[in-house]
Amino acid sequence: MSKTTIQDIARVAGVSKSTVSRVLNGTAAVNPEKKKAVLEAIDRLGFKPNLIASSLAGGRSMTIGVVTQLIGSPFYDTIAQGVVAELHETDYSPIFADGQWQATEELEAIQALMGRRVDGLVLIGGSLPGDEISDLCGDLPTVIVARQFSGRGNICISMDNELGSYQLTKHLIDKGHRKIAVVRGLEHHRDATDRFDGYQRALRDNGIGLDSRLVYQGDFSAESGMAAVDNLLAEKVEFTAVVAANDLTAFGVRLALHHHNVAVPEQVSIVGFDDQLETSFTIPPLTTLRQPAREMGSQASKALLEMIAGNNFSSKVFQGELVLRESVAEIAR
Amino acid sequence: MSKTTIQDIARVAGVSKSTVSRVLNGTAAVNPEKKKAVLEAIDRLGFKPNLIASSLAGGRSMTIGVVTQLIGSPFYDTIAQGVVAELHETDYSPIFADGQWQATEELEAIQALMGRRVDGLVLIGGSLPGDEISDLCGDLPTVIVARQFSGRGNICISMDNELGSYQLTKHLIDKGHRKIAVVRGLEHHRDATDRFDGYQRALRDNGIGLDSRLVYQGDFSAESGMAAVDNLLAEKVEFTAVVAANDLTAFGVRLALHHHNVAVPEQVSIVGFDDQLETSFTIPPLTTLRQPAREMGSQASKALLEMIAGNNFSSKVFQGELVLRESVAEIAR
DNA sequence: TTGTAAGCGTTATCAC
DNA sequence: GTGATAACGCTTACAA
Repeated sequence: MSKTTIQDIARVAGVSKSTVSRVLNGTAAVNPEKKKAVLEAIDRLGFKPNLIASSLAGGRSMTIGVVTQLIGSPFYDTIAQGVVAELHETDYSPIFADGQWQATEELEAIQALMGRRVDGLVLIGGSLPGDEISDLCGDLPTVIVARQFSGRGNICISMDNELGSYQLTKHLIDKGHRKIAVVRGLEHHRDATDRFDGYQRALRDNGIGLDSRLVYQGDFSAESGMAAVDNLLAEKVEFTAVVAANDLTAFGVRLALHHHNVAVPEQVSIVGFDDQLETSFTIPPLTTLRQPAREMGSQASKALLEMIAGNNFSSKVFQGELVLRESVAEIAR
Repeated sequence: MSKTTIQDIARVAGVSKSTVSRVLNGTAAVNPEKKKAVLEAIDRLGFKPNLIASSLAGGRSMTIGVVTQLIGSPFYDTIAQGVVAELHETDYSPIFADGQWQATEELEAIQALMGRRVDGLVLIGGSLPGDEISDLCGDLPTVIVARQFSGRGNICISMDNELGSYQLTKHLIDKGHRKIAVVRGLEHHRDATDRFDGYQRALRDNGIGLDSRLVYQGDFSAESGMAAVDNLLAEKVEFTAVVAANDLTAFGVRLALHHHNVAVPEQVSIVGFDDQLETSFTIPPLTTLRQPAREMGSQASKALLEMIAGNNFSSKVFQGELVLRESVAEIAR
């Protein structure tokens, strides 16, 4: 197996370890002939450099730590994919650790990664306070995706959730809706509260009062969407549209409506949030707000690479894109 | 920052490096007092062992290489999650590399991982021939998930796709269907051909001839499901049910049917394959075959850990579970 | 341009 | 039990 070392190559090629290292890394000019000899030896012995050893010696691990929150949400998964894909073209490899949406786990994850001497860190989502992250990571290049905070010196790649939700709600209002129910996302989750804020601002801007009977506290699940509808219907509160916390919740809303025999969008319109893959194939296809998840992920990697290279990089807030499909109908005012 | 080394701890605690290492790893008994001193020093200096260094010295990296095929398919993603989740409780960290469903990329991915001296390898999907994998990995513990082959000495954690598809098709037949269309998955993809085989066997076992007008070559996408329906309808071939290559394809089938105003399941029944999350919230909820993706992933990690520990482990073939929902109707024979 | 040698931060093998 | 000391495989001054 690859028990061959740089030393073996050196011997076979009749040069020193240093020279081998030089041709390996292009660190310095090497006599063409020796270079050829080295290359041949490498090829012949099937030598693969030991990255562990070179990390120790070089002080860089060529590894990027990625801390995820394994909830299996397509949105976060897609971000992770973007991160990985972007890294794929580079010499860096991503190493994962999971935070499970719990501060203590997240802290452990970060520490485990730092123990491996990663050259940079990408935090996808998470719940650890910004300042704590700064303290923990010190001057280790770090970028935070899908979160936004004002903490000192943290680079965030995030989405304007408030605006997205505003646009969605505004769209419904423009179509003549006034009685707009909302299914909120997970309590205390920043994305959820931002989206709710957007919903409220849209109402306010259009002179529509907030009716608390129209707001349901969900948790981003499809089940919570179903429960919201069941509840609304049971309480006999009138509504002509619902703003779901995300696409999955919208799916639940839509199914519950189906069970109760209310037509979408003829009787009730629905909007989601995310634009996950399946969303264009629901019945009817769902109007939603596209989050550029993959792009956010790759942007995070790019940002990190820049930081590692010593360049500056500032936070970036993406804006979603309203995707109009068939789940919203115009109604008479 | 964590520039403190084992040496610093040794000095502060008034012992030698070796002793520090001993308390760190519990490699040997240590005088309680010294142990206490060491622990205190570690705590006070905020020392975190350098895993890179210990890997080099110890010969084990405590790292598991995971090669994925970044297609963003929920099925494969879920497997990866299972792998990661299972590893989470251990001292091993997963490091990723992507194969992009291309043999050359996959080979590079494996080599990159081996260069990092991973202690084991999990291959999720992929297209590299089994023998090549064996050659490449030598005696490095390796397990292959979501693939099945007879190659020498490879451990595979897989699914019985043929059987799953057989069950699905049989279910339709039991419900009185005879004209059953099928949308095949990606050409040459083993899962796809296995599923098609299952479909054929079910027909054969029940004395139904294979009608080539009823089979459409798809590619696991929703679009191919739509195209299949458009085609079937355009050609005016009669059918009362369709077996989709996977859930996503089923979504496409269902949407196209909707566009053509054919009722599901009243006029046409549909079955999918995977049981991805969204599947229980489609309209109507989709009857499908549940693949224990997450379980397969965690099983893979467990198997690998066993192998690393020097224990034996043999391949495992999971069977899917038929999930009956509302997309299949009984029809008069 | 090339070789020598001193690390990098651990673990492991010895004697004591 | 404990402490020197030699690996581990590579990078990188520093000389030559």
